[in-house]
Amino acid sequence: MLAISIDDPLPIHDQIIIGLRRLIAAAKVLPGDELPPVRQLAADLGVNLNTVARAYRALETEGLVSSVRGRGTVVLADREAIGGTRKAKAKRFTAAMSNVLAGGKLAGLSRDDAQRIVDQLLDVYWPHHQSR
Amino acid sequence: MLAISIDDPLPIHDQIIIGLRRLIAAAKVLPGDELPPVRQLAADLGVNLNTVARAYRALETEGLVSSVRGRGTVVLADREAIGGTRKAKAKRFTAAMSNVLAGGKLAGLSRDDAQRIVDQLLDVYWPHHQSR
DNA sequence: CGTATTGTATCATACTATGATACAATAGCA
DNA sequence: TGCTATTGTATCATAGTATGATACAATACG
Repeated sequence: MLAISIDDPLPIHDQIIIGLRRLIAAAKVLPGDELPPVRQLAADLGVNLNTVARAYRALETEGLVSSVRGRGTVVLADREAIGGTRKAKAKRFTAAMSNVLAGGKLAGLSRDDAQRIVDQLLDVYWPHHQSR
Repeated sequence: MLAISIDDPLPIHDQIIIGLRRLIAAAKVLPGDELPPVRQLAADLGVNLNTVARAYRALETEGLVSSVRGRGTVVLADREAIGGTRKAKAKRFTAAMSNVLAGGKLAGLSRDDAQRIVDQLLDVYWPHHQSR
C-alpha cells in the first residue's frame, strides 16, 4: 500500500505524508476509509510508531484525515484542503512542477518522454469517467 | 537570479541546489558561465558561505559544474549528468511527477489547469527552436 | 613576490528526526 | 457497569544534520 526508502534523503514521515497524499489524490483510498493504526503501519514500514503518528497529524492539519484516539484515522471527504488562495496554490504547483521537469531535462529525458509520463499520470489523478 | 524561502521546510542548501538545477536546465545559465562566488551568493541570500559551498559541491558531484579553488565555479557542458540507468531516471521522474500532480489535485486544481501549466513549462525546458 | 579572491576544511551549536516508553481516550464485551 | 484491548497522544532521550564562525589553501594578477 505504501513504501518508504531508507536512502531517500527526505525524512521518513514526509515520505509517508507524500505517499498517503498520492493515494488519496488518486482515489486509491476513498473518503470514509480507515488508515491503518499507527502501530500497524509503523510495523509494516519498519519504523517507529511516532513517525507514522506525526504523518497522520500533518495530514489532519491539512484537513485530509481525521484522527480520534481509540477510534482510528479516517480519510475525510475530498476537498480543497491545502491552504492558501487559488493563485498561491497554482504558484506552488508551478514551482514544484518546474523542479521536477528541470530534473527530467538534466537526466536526459526527451520532451516526448516527459509528455508521455505526464499524460499517463494526469489520467491517474483526473481520470476520465468512462475509463473506470 | 535565485531565491530561497526561510519557511520552506527544505534545507537551504537543497533549495539552492534545486534552484540552480532549474536555471541550468532552462538554459538561463549556459555552459561556460560562472556562478557567483560562494561569499557573494551567500551574502545575496543572507546565509552562510558554507551553505552555498555545500550546494556547489553537490552540483559538482552531479557533474553539472566544476569548482576550482581560487578560480571559481563554472557550469559544464549540458549532459546527462544525474546517475542511474535510463529506466531508473524515468522511474524517479515519474515518482516525483506523481507527487506534484497529487498535490495539485488535492489543492483543487483542475485537469486543464495542470495541463496548461505543464505545457507552458515544457516549453521552458525543452524549447522549440523557432521560439528563441 | 605580495595581495586579493576563491573554494575547502574544521569545529561548535542549534535544530530536527527518530525512537523508547508511558499516558489517555474510545470501543466492545462479560 | 467494569475490564480489557485498541488507538492516538504526550514526554523524554539520542543521533544525526543543517547552519554558522573561523581558519586554511590554491589560484590569479599586479
